[in-house]
Amino acid sequence: MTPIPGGERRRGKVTMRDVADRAGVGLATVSRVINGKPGVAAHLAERVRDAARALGYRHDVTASSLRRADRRTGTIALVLEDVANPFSSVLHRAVEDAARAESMLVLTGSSDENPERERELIDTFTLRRVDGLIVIPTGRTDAELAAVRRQGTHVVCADRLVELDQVDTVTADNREGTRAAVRRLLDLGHRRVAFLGDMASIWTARERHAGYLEAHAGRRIDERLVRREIRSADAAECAIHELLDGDDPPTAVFTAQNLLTIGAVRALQRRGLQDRVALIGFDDFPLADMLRPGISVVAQDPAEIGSIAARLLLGRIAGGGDRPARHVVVPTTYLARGSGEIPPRR
Amino acid sequence: MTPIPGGERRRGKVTMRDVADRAGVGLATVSRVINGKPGVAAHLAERVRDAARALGYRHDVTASSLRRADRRTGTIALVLEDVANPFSSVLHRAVEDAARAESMLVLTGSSDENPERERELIDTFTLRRVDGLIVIPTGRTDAELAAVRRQGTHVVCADRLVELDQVDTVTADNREGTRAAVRRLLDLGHRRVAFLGDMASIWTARERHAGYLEAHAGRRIDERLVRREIRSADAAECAIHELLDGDDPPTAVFTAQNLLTIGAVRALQRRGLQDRVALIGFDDFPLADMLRPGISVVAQDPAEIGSIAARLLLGRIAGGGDRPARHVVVPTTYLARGSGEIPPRR
DNA sequence: ACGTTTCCTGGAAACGTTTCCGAGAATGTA
DNA sequence: TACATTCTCGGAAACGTTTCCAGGAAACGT
Repeated sequence: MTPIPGGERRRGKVTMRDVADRAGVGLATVSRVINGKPGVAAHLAERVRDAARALGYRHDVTASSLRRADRRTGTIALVLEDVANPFSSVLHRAVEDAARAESMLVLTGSSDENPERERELIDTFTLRRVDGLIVIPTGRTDAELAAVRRQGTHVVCADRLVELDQVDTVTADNREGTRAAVRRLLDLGHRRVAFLGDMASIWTARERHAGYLEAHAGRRIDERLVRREIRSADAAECAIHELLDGDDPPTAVFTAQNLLTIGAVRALQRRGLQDRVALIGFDDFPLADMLRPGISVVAQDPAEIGSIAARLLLGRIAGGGDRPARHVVVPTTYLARGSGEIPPRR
Repeated sequence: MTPIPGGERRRGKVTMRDVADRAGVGLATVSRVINGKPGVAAHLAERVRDAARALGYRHDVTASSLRRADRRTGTIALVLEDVANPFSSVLHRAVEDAARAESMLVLTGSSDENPERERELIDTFTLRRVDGLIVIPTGRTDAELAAVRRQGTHVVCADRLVELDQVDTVTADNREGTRAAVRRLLDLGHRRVAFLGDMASIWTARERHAGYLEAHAGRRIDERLVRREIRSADAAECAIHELLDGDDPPTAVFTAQNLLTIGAVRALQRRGLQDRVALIGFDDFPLADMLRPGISVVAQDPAEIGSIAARLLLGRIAGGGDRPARHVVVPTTYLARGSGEIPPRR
């Protein structure tokens, strides 16, 4: 129950008016000094700064953005799938760095791949009058995104393609990355390459599947080897067991997502087949190089994606918001670690 | 004078005044309806809601918090070490969930373990008038945190102990978790247990080291086995090599942090000693169970830490901000996976 | 019937800034 | 010296809300 010592007198209540009075100048002058605007005599500026320091003045960014002509709040928002998942959080970090460089702050939220939740987040963020929005869209919110754009807030989509006016998109080269990797397996002599994929509602999942098909150009694909709509490591593990238990099992597996790769590794290890069945995963994950064998992956560059998305957004905020939409594709890299180099068993 | 409000489609410019005019009521009434305050006739409320919908009115939270009596912005800030590291991002997610439950938003920033950067973030956040602050403190910012508290913003520290008036802290049980784990190694018969630790400026690093010492109660410790101030996986890898190259090398290793554990695993694997030298790490990491042998760890619960920190903060924001500081300790769990169960070589 | 209380309502005054504008002072030009 | 121009500065009007307050209508008690 002890009162806070010192400064309690007027808790964080010292305003520009107070500074002006103490410095013996007008309110407008204080504003100019604080904002570093030119056209105020050096000795006055000094007096103002002294007064501000003496009083412990703290500029109120909230109030300031209210009146400010451009209404900018110096905040951008980031709608991720889940701030805790590695892809999202690395992207987040890249965005933070780019934003900091222009002294902008970042608000974040996790949509959990749920369109309803994504809508809710977008709504909350725009109510706060953020200057811009970077979204990993669930894919069912095009209308909302268009509305946001129309309302004046800048939007950039990351990781997944969206085709909207004045909405930039930056994605990885999902299709080509997958095509090249599956092609490698075929070139190695594999004839039965299984595919494990995520929900087809997700753009990246569809692209990767398309890459798988393209790699087979001409050849027949046994549909029983293609498993989509798999949502977890456990489900992937089951799927692998089923595939291997079937007759004419695959000699190689392509897993189109992080967690699915891990499920596949687990299944193969359990059966002691990790050195017999080839495996390539999409998206790198920590420690992939330390498993036996090392897991070969098609690595994307989430930091690069985030960084480009941020730059596009900040560009729009700073300057032309009405430039046409741009679509940037970030290449993927194949990392050969062993599991993808296993030849077909003969 | 004013043009008819129906025709103008000004971009995001429709204000409460417009709604009031269209509904034919006063400004105050609109405010009451929007904020769901009681004491407005049902038919008027309906008219207001209709008008708002027709005009596409969007409530301006920024302006609203300016005048609002409690000056609350509905935002809390989170200063992490790095939003991209797993510990931070899992904690972040827990905070987000707790915040969302009270419809609060979360601003985040990464300090990179740099006090200057932490100060900068704290400063920026308080300028935005956030309602509260959760910080993983670098350990050199007590003065700033106290100042923030004095200025009226609520503060909770996570992961690392801080002793300040009215600042709650929630940490893992670093010392006891480490003590018990090292004790296990000793009980297994190990007599030379090495310790790899992070920068001693970090509270958790000091605590874990203290736990290591406590476990040895009575026994002599060979100081050459204790390596502190190690900051990266690479450095840890080097340290392990040096230890093993020395005469009288350790038969077991305790790594007091995530990255150091990974470095140690790498070093042991490279020498083919992963089944001869015991290893226990502090803090779990993904895939630890899939390595050969599985890596035993002292697991902390970052989600629980974040969740408790958020609840403490939200509690202070909602109610008594002047309750005395509370210090919550979250227990750790030992996960036996093999590497910690290797007996000393005889 | 009359005074009191209670309820609704809308005008106006904040909130802490930025920006507009006009008044002097200072400088430049003829 | 006179006049136009530029430069500084402060008062006052926004910004979009919430809250205070006072007035009128309706409900109540006697």
